[in-house]
Amino acid sequence: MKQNSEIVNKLRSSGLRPTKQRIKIAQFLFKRGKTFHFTVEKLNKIINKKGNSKKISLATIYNTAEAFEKTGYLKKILTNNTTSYYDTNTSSHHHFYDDETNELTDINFKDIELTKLPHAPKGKKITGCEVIINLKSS
Amino acid sequence: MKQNSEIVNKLRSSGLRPTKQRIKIAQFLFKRGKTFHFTVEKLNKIINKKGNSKKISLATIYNTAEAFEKTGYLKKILTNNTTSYYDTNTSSHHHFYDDETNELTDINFKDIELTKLPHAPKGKKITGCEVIINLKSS
DNA sequence: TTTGATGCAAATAGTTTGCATTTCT
DNA sequence: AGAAATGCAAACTATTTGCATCAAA
Repeated sequence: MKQNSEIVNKLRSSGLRPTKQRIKIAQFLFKRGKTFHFTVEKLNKIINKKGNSKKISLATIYNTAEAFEKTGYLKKILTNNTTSYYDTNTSSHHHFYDDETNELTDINFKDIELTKLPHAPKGKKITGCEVIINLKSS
Repeated sequence: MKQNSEIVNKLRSSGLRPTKQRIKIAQFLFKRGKTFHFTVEKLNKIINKKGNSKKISLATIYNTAEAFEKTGYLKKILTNNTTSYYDTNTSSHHHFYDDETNELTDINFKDIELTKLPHAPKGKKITGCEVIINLKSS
């Protein structure tokens, strides 16, 4: 498990003040294996599950997720949904999205081959590329 | 320009009653070239722009977009955004999404090559595949 | 001590729903 | 007439914002 100081350094190194709330959320998100998909509501429920002494406000969880996204610690995942999904795995990989259950799962990067990409339109640059494969029960 | 009767038949053929509102919206969407990207709000503004005699309610525009999506006349496009985008081009093709302007543009299908796809997890089948390339100004 | 973050509540954006009314068949 | 669609407003969900308070530098 990640040391507190490791997290503090991580936050500091990207210009984020290591507040209690950010540390708690970062510990939860980044001390685990690389793949965790969540919505803010889901993260909120987990972080503030009963028994946890001090609650973190929903707005702070929104802010923190956004801050972590801006600094590259989280990635937003595309869906058809009106809810935002985040992924702790920020390396290039793609997803299955089950339209019936709204569940996201990773696609192993070697199972997909994108051999040709367009170049960006004039004056633009490419900041990301994502493949979503939609599923339903067969 | 498409004849009214053509639209009426199209609607009828997919079990949608050809109401005035659906005809008007369908005419607007399908009488044009294949590629039109829109949000419901945008479609609402266009359809109900001033000078248009009878307004169509926003709820009906939502319902109609959903109905057209269900019957396959429209496709929902994935974005980072919490707003739903539709595309009149329902054939398989991919998009650029400009995160700064929220504008979608088509990617020419020959500019992208997806040479390997994963197989669906057990009990699921693949219903779609979409590539989104994010842009920002360079 | 000042700059930035938090927490709460209110505001907003996008979408859905309930129900009376209207339109299609 | 009967079934389905519309329109409006209210409800709802996800998210953002304003501002007073609080914590980190």
